[in-house]
Amino acid sequence: MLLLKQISPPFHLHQLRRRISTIISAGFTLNLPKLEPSSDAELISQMLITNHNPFHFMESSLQLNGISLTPNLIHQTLLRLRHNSKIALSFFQYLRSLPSPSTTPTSFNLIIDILGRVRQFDVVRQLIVEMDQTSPETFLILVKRLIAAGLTRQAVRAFDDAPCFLENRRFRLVEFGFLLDTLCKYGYTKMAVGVFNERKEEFGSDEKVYTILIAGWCKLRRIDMAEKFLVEMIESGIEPNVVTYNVLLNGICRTASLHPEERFERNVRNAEKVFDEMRQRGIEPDVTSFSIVLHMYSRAHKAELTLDKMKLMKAKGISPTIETYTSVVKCLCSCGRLEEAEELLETMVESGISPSSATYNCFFKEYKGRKDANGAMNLYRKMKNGLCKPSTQTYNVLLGTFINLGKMETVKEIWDDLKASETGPDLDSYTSLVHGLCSKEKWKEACGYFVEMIERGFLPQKLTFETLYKGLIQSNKMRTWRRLKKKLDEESITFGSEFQRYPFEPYKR
DNA sequence: CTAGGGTTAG
Repeated sequence: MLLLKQISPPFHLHQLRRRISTIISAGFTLNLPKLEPSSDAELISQMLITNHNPFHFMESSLQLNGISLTPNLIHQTLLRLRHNSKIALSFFQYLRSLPSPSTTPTSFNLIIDILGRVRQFDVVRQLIVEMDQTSPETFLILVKRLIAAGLTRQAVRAFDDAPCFLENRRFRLVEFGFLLDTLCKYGYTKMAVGVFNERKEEFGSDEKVYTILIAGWCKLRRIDMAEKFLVEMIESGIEPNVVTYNVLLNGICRTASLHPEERFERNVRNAEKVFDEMRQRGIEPDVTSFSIVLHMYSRAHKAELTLDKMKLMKAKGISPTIETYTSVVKCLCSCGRLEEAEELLETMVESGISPSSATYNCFFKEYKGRKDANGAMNLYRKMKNGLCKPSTQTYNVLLGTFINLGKMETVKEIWDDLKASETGPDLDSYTSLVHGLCSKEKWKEACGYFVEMIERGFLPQKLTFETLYKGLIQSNKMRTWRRLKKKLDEESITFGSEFQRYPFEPYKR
């Protein structure tokens, strides 16, 4: 892979062939294990990226390497190209052009998702019409990407039109629930309720659908509406279950303001009320219920209350999960009680739960607050040495830490690690980096990453754009600005008011 | 994609 990287764009087949045979012979002498499909995919996608789509070489180089394009390998390659929509599409078209086309429904759905992320809906529609590989999932993916792009009306229309493409396989309640859930997750709860009311006769309704809508109102901090829907649900004869109540509980606890002590106490009472109501209906609160409350105590930095509550739940015979422990660890870290947090890590391990990157991120967050570069680097090294795989969020906190400290060399080092990691940079990574570079007045570099993030399908925040724009104009970098402007026109991106509405993707687990 | 909890954020 490294050897392939070194071949720069005007390259020749014999060059590529020589490199590949070097790799193969190196493999023999070093006795490397046989390539797995995933590392083959790594090789292919790397080849595609660094050599700017050498499709005319692909077949011969694949043959040389003894690789055959299995459906799984195609899928893996597309996965690795998911942030490079243009190359991914070229690869996909290449697959279609082969004598025996090797696209599968799975790879088809993946390319639809990749294109949807960069809002290439015209291409998506064209592919759906041209190819006969459309499954119900294809439409659900399209629906999700349309909603993510703020095109909710089109999303509902795509949902309605789907049966025409699916030999009249009708969507049922599950798919309807997905539509509503996606609308809610991206903040379009009102629209979801509208759609629900229009079609509840057709699709029916169950506790899941109501839970989705209640969660939607909670997301908008409309607890009053959430409670109204709970009442409506019970009135229409649908029994809420533990998930429904947990959603409501989370709505109350998550966004609850904790500042003046009275408000915090009022929220605690509200949460207790939900617990009481649950028990009245014969539903026992579960680990999730307790974790939600623990999280609220943790946000309020109530270390003692958090620890007591955890004891209480253990006494009730409910075993904490990794989420529960992480909440408590977060609380201890944010109270500066790092030693106790470390002790809790040991307790976790003893009870058979190994900390995740999310757990360790609490420590990184505290190091960031303390501007403790050594603490952060030590833990980071331990993680790299096999303690636990850092997540994108881990990298993001680290980036923030060293940007704040002005240590741009370390930032570069972490960025390279992040680039090489499995998941790669996300919207937040790019945002931090671009803002960091802007604060150092490295406008051209910032601009480069800004363009890169767009190419990878991340929609920058309006603030990021404005910061960069002001910097470029003030420092008279008109040529860079014009290049950027051209890019934005090409991708038809404008930073109007509508862009403030969906700066983030909903969190996925 | 498949109703819910932990990490992140100028």
